[in-house]
Amino acid sequence: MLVSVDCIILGFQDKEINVLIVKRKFNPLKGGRSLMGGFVRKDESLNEAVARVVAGYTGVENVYMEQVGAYGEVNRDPGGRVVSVVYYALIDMHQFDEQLKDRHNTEWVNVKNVGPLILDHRQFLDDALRHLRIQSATHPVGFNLLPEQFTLPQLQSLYEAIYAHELDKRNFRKKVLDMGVLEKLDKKDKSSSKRGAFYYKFNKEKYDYMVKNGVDISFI
Amino acid sequence: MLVSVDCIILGFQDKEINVLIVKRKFNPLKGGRSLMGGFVRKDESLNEAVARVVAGYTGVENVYMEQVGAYGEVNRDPGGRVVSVVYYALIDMHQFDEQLKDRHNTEWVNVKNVGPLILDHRQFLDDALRHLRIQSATHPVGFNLLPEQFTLPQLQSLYEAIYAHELDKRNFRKKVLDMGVLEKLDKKDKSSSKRGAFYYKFNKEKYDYMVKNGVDISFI
DNA sequence: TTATTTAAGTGTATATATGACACTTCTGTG
DNA sequence: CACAGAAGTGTCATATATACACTTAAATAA
Repeated sequence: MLVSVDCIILGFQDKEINVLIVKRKFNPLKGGRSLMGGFVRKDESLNEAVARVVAGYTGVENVYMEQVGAYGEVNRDPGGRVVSVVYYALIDMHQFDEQLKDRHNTEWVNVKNVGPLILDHRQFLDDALRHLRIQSATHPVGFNLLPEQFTLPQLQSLYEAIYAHELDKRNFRKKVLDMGVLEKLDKKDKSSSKRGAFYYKFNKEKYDYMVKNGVDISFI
Repeated sequence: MLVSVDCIILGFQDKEINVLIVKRKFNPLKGGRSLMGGFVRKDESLNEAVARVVAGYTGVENVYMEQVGAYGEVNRDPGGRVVSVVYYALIDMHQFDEQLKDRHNTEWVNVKNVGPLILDHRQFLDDALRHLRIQSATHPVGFNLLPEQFTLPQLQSLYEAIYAHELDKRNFRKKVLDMGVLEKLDKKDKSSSKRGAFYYKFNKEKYDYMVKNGVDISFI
């Protein structure tokens, strides 16, 4: 039996969550739109296979990934019996290697406007996004979609994109700042306003310390 | 590459969550304690493989199952390269076929006192229980561990077992009754008190209707 | 028949969390 | 120096969660 991994590579830009899609130039399923996948080699773990695939398509190493699940219907792939293990990977789109876009014929698509995908890839994407929503409500996974330094308006629009609904600015800021895991920097991002918004960064050590000591944290 | 399913079969009895364990009579790993597993056949889906394994060890068909995840470290099984997909199954222990216990050399063990298990099965169990806790907080999965008719004290002790901490009787009853998905029957269980406790049953139709209409329900 | 025992069943008050809501401040540009 | 536009800030009302102790039903024993 063949085992493959399929990767939902997600990035965040212009207040939208985007997914990297391949437009297939060759058979099988030439012309179809597909997620990135690959067969798992005998000498690599599932995680290693995902890291290999993601690095190959994006140039990003040490990517943050979460497993969505294994899909094993008998006829899910007409090409043969393949069990697919689906992961999503969250990358900072600034680290994406643009040159690989042409080489592999990929494009970033807003998750709100993804058209049809081959096989059961649409299902994979929907399940991954559901998983991401659940995960980001209780774990600090969203930061993997942002640069190390980000502003609160950016962070808010990220959560608004993940949950597909707007949040109240004051309540949002109160909540994330009260958690005590954001570090305010003495520097502003002036790209989106004259006044500028202060940069923050996520303090992972503090977060881990709080989790270890049973402080329960919920994001949004 | 081989694909196997491993099943964490859980049951509830005497206020405790129990897991079915095999004491292996034959090699490989003779004498070890193990979860129920089996290789996925070419003509069956993952779910079908789990259903086959669970029915074989318990006699219970149409079992409720949830996938925990796929485990694919290269050397997780010294016998060869095997990707294992882990599921947990929740059964009503009254439906368990006791005859199969001797046939397969299995036993029910309180999850609080499970000793060492072979390979990475301990990890599987821990991950499954974590999954169960998360799942039962927001979905009515616990009922699969109870007979169709159950009392509120039973239901409460089930949740206490799942979360491994005690709950306030009044708050618990208020919460589950206010949800409006339990149907009170005109019948009492007198096995654990002179007064007897009323039987209830879970109204799945009502629950599904509420979910469909966006009423958000949280169990505990 | 009455007293005793044991678990089932019930309500309120307080604390905490959530959600709604509008104005001021900063700073670059015209 | 006025204007524009996004960043930043606090309070009050409501909903939810939590803490807490007595009464009731019914079998059994006296």
